[in-house]
Amino acid sequence: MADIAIDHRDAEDIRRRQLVQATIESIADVGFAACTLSDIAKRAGVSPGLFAHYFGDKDGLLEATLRSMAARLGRAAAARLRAARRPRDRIQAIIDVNLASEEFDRRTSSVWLAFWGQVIHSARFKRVQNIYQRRMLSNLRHALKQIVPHGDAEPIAIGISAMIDGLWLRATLSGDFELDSARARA
Amino acid sequence: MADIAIDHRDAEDIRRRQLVQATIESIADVGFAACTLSDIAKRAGVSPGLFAHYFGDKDGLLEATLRSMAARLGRAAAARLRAARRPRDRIQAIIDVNLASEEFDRRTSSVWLAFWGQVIHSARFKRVQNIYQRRMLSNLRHALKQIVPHGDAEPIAIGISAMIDGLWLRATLSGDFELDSARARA
DNA sequence: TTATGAGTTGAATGGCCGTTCAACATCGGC
DNA sequence: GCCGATGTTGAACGGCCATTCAACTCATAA
Repeated sequence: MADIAIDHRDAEDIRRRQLVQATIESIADVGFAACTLSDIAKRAGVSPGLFAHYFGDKDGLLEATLRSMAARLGRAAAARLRAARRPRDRIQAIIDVNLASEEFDRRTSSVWLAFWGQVIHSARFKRVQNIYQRRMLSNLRHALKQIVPHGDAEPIAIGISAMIDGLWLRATLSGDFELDSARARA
Repeated sequence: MADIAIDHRDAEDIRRRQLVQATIESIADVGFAACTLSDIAKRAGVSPGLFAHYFGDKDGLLEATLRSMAARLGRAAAARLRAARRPRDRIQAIIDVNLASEEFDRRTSSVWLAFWGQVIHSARFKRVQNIYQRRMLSNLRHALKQIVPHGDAEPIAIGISAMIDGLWLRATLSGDFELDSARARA
């Protein structure tokens, strides 16, 4: 009985992931405006009606998608931070994970950008984005406090994260993937 | 006769500007997804049918809106650059104009962000964005070549513009307007 | 074999979108 | 005072959207 319950959980989770993945692909391909449930359903090979069962409504699906992307980035960051001991390495780890080609590819980037355009107008999205943002800033600040005077940590942390976002945004908008990340280390 | 023709031009222009302004306000208020012609029409105090007359279709209106915002920023930059003689001042002028509170307010920022989410999926938007982007980079590069070794100008220009975008993006997303622009000068 | 129920379907529904267009207002030239 | 052009209206239209739900599938339990 317990096994069955766990199996159901697993099956549900797999399905959810599949639907979220199809959503990411849809947004990446056609953009936020043209992303419809029918389109996502076609990509996932399911019926449009299924989304109601797993996510309630479209907004729920989108929130789950944003959460999934934030969680993925969070896991990647945690893994890299675990391997970095010195404060300097931890800062570098945060920079690297945000500009890693894996999180940085055209598809993923365009989806982040699409969500950001909506973040201001959706309390649900804003909440998710704030959580991720705060954690990154906090990680940076903590590492910085060990190698610079305390008063300097905050503004430098803001500067670094701004640099990350800027390079990332620039690369996404202009469409060419340079290795500017190396330059961010100056 | 010539006078009448000019009057018509002026009247058309005023109307166009009014409609574009209403579009900006609508996107700023409700976001790209919820921005409809009916909503814009209500804000402008006109009938929804009027947009067809002035812009053909909704896409034409949106392109005109993006063009208008880019032109506004371009004019502001040109004005500041005209007043700056030394290369150092010209670089500062470019930074300042992009982070000026006037272009930087919540409304305008959110509209830029909304458009950027769509830029990847619209050739029309991409064209407008590229023009503005190239000009800013070119201005930076030109000024930089006069105060740093030639080979360094390009990467530094990219770094500065990334920093501008990043600070701007960060402020827009987090909703508080700090004077980090001062820090960008480090 | 049959009954059960979770998982899934896809056609139907109602609503709102962008677009169209015949009709209407406004007004300077005759 | 009439006319034609210019500018504008707003109801009508077709289409596509998210959402709903009765019906279906198919393992598994009895």
